[in-house]
Amino acid sequence: MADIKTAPPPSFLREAELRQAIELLFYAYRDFTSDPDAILASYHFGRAHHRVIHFVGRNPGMTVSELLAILRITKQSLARVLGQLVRRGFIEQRHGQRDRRQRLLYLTAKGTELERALSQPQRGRVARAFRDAGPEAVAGYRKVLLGLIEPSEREKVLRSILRE
Amino acid sequence: MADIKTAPPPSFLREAELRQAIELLFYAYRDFTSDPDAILASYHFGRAHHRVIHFVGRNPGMTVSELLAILRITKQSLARVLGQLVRRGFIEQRHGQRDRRQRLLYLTAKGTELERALSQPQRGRVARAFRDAGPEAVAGYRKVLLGLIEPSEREKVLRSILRE
DNA sequence: GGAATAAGTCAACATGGCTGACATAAAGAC
DNA sequence: GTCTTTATGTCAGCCATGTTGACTTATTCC
Repeated sequence: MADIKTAPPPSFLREAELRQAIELLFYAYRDFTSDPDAILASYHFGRAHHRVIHFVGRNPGMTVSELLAILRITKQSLARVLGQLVRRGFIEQRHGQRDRRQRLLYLTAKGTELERALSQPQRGRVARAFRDAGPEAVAGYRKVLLGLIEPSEREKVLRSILRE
Repeated sequence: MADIKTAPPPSFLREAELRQAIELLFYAYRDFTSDPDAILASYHFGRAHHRVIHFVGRNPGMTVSELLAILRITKQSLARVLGQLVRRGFIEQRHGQRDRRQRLLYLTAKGTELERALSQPQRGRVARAFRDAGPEAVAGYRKVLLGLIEPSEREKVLRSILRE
């Protein structure tokens, strides 16, 4: 306990660095999410529809409750976009066989096709960024983003993401 | 041109990795942006107000046009939140001296105080993630996020971010 | 058989985007 | 010195997407 002075934070934890990191996240997310807007607009869909299509595509057979937990919205909000997607034939609902109260969600062929079209420019953007940054930078990106996720959610997210 | 076969992409560019990167961005942004919600709600403000306060705080004396370009919204949308912030004394507008048509934007003392309160949990979250991930991961995070930004915007963003 | 759960639905409202039309003041062009 | 352009503000209405609250239906669990 000889040295009671608080050491200054290492440079990568200084306030300016943190602020820069925050702004980078804003700009990257802003540009990343705008990629599919033109396609969505041509279907008269919005970003909310895209999120639903994305997660149902990634988790075929997921329940409505699971989707709600991921999106962090109310079932009334979800009902609007999900209903449109079902009525227009992009998503199909089947009864669970274990639990017939559940409605398991699946993309139809049409839904899968739209999902591919929507994600294509985003995958391209990420691929370019990854290629330019190199594999070590990519590892760092993943590590930091995972650390930004609410700790209590981290396990669940990891399991969901890593499932092939 | 002996080998005409296309080589498989290196593992960090495979489709599954790209998808994981996309989902990480979604989850991290979701949790990151929810931090200041409780504070905002206590002022009857929303995330739109936070964005304005953040960027005016970061760029004192910026013009309305510059703010519009960063936020990518219309002036009518901005007018709603900006008007409230000005009327309630969080942001101050001064005439430009070079160009008196411009309204230069500044946080008031009250605005600065709110900005600190709003950003505090976010800075904490980023600081923890950075500390846990280490400086090399942080460098990678920055590299990749910068690469995700629209190339034509990258210079401008960098200049804006790095300005102290 | 009754309580709890998964999902759906209706209504009303808030936030924060949008377009279009128009006003004002100042700057810049000639 | 007028004319055009630019920076900003404002009104009106619409749309997308979030919220709360109340209620229903079907099914499962105890």
